[in-house]
Amino acid sequence: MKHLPHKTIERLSQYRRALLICLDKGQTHIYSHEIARIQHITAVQVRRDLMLIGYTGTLRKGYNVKELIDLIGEIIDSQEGINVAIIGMGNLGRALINYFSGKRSHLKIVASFDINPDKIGNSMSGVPCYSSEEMDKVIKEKDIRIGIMTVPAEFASQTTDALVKAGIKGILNYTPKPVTVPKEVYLEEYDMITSLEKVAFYVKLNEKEEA
Amino acid sequence: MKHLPHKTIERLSQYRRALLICLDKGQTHIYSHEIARIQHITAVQVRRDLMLIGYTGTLRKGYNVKELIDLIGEIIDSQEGINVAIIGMGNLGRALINYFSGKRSHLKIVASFDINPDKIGNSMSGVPCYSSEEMDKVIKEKDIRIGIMTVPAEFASQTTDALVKAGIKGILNYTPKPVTVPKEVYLEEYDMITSLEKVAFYVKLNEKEEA
DNA sequence: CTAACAATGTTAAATAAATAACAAAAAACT
DNA sequence: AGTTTTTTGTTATTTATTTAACATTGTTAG
Repeated sequence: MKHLPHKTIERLSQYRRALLICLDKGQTHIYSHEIARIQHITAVQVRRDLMLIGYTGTLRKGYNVKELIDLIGEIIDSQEGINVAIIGMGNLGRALINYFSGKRSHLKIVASFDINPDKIGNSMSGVPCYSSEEMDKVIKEKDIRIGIMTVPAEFASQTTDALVKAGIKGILNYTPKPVTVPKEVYLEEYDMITSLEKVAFYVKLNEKEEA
Repeated sequence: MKHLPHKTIERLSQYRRALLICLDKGQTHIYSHEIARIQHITAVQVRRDLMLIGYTGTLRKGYNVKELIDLIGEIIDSQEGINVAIIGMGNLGRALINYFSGKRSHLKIVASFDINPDKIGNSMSGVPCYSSEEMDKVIKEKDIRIGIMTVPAEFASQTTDALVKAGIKGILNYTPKPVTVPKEVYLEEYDMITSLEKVAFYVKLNEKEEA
């Protein structure tokens, strides 16, 4: 397998989550068009994605749910699991910890960081909160590879620099401030305001078209 | 102007935010490559986006910051402003309200909803929290056009149906559960787990390539 | 037993987006 | 004045992604 499109990677993650729900319900097989309907995409796209990862279903029976979940895991997960830290225990940081708690996953949130003394030393859903000053030490000690930045925008740059210096391999930046990393660090940025403005734009467009 | 690419819409929103910061600093003009550097894209892409919206800069002086901000506003904002509601006042809902408070914007968060009686009746950053049962009424009364869903996954579908029934025009779904809306409603879905798994995948890929 | 059907898997075409190439013109320098 | 530089604006090309077309093959129904 050579290069999976970025979009395919995202969809595989989503397929898996949908499949896990099917598995819990006791469903053993699923058709491409069933997966497609859940994700609001076409069955062709599903089949194409699965072709790219080399999975073969059964004609007229569809795909084996369990097998497919495992294969997707082989593709997108790392064998050993990856430790993750959340930097900034504001509302967003706490939201993320809640999202993840309970979900068995190869991604483990093993630490959080903040500068607020009231938060440092506490735990949330089993995730201890450390002082930001200890970031370098804790990241190295716990072999944390991914950092999720949920700090206020004004701390985005310095936090990024500290993470990079500590040897982080990937950053998910939820601050509205774009940051810069060396090319060996994978960076994903997401900005909620942009998403909302985009929705507003298309809402406006729809209204204009109706008129 | 015919069809602006989706990606251009997103970038325009981001350009504007960067430009607002420049304006605050008193900067009157900006070059395409300066905008590009902030957003980690190429200057060509910036110029192309601006070409698409029909904005013309000044040779060797760059773009007029104020003018460009205003033009982007004309393109992506609606004249009257749009009212927004947040459904689900958990950590994520509160994070969004904080994000937006203070930001003068044509998008106004005018209501939030929850089922927790302790939250109903309170206000946060000036945003009152109503009972989810009042959703239909409040959305109509306040002319709310966009709903941001930050409810637990298991409530995603029913919340969506309620929003659609109340006449919402756009939904930003932050639950990990994909939902379905009629085609006249614009839907944007974002899933934090997918983003994190994507980062993990590329981190793994980088590590393999190094080896 | 054969025809119709319903599903997968793959190649081909179309669309969307990013990048490259380059023309034009104001400013700066000699 | 002429040349170089810098920056914009536009067209052309390339790359990425989605969609369409269609071949294939178990399965079911007559």
